[in-house]
Amino acid sequence: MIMLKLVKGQNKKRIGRLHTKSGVINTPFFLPIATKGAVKNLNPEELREVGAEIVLGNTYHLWLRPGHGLVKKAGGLHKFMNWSGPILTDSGGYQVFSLAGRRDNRSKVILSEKGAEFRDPSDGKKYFMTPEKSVEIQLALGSDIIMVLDECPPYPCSGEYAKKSLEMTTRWAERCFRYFHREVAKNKNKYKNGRPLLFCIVQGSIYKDLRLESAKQLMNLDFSALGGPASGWDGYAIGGVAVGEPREKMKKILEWVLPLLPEGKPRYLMGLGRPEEIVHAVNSGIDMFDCVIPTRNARHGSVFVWKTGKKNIKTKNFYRNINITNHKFKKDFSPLDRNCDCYTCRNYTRAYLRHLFPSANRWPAALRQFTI
RNA sequence: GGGUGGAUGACAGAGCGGUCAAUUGUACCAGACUGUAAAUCUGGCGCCUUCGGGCUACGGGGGUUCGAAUCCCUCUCCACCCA
Repeated sequence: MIMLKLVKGQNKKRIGRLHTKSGVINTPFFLPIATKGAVKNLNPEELREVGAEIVLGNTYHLWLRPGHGLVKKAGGLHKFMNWSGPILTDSGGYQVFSLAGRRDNRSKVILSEKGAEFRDPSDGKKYFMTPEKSVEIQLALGSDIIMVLDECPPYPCSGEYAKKSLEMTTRWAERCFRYFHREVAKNKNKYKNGRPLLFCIVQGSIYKDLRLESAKQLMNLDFSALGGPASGWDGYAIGGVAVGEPREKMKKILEWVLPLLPEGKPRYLMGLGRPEEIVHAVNSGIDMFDCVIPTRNARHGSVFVWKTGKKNIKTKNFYRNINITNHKFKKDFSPLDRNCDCYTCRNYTRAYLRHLFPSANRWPAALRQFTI
């Protein structure tokens, strides 16, 4: 079973094809985020037009609403959201981070070896997420790429805590692996035309020894004893790199971890990022990324435009950020970006796009396209 | 013609003797956003300022009071009711 076929490599940069049960994706690729089973503002046709080949759904959010049982009844997430391409589901590990440490008790997360106790922020109802539960939900959703449940420690984070955390993430990963392959084996018939892929997540905060330790632990599990193929994980993710740490640390982490990972398996940098971060990561040998920046920032009126007047990502500061809601664009009848040939830039002016904000509940096509 | 209730910052709308340059929402201005509790959040939003404060303001005018957006008189306009 070939998951990632490398087509071309230049320096550390990789170009390839990732095979999933719902189709092949060209790497490197970006995953637009569809947390609750929809990429905000875009329907599947528009998503494809924009070049998306895969989307990312979230286990935690879909568990709470509408529930994985309901999605399964609907025929799986693909059918439910009318997206036939591949779907990657995040495990809920990020929510361990993003919902933890909040002051209100209502949404507090309580962590233990067994799992994470969550509360639905909207009504306070308790939920207990475990590695097994996360995989169970992702399988029910019909995900193509399943992520292990991890703990994403915050930044700053002491070495002591990061070490304990990464060790638990390894044990959780082990449990995910065992549960996943048991379920896949139990349902051979269902997966005869291809099973979902299972990715582990390297943690270890900003510490070199811990990052290396995390990668080694995950790679050196006794996979056969855990009931899966000896080849182990279908892909490797690097997590905990977009939680407020200095930019340079992210580069270091890639430098440390990537050489350890097997060549023929996809590498996924979770939660990134800004344009220059993506460029750097691709050049370092990363195959996949996801981030809320394109969808969220655009929804908030923030746009990236080419800075130098040329599309040249090799220039140091190749883009700049503008806020389309700024008063200075009121009578600016030029396109959002002169050097862009996308639908929005071809057809609409800055003044017009500005005018459409913030009546967002009636956003017409011009804005919907622009906000990916 | 008679009666009643109103007029507050761009708009809506609180306040009903001092702690009011005036709650709040919207609009407006600026910023933030990295595996989405985010169509969210933060800050600003009368004028001037050496950032201590100063000035002008709650329909117009006049009064009462140490003190008025708040009480009284009057004018203007608006709404509703009766003829």
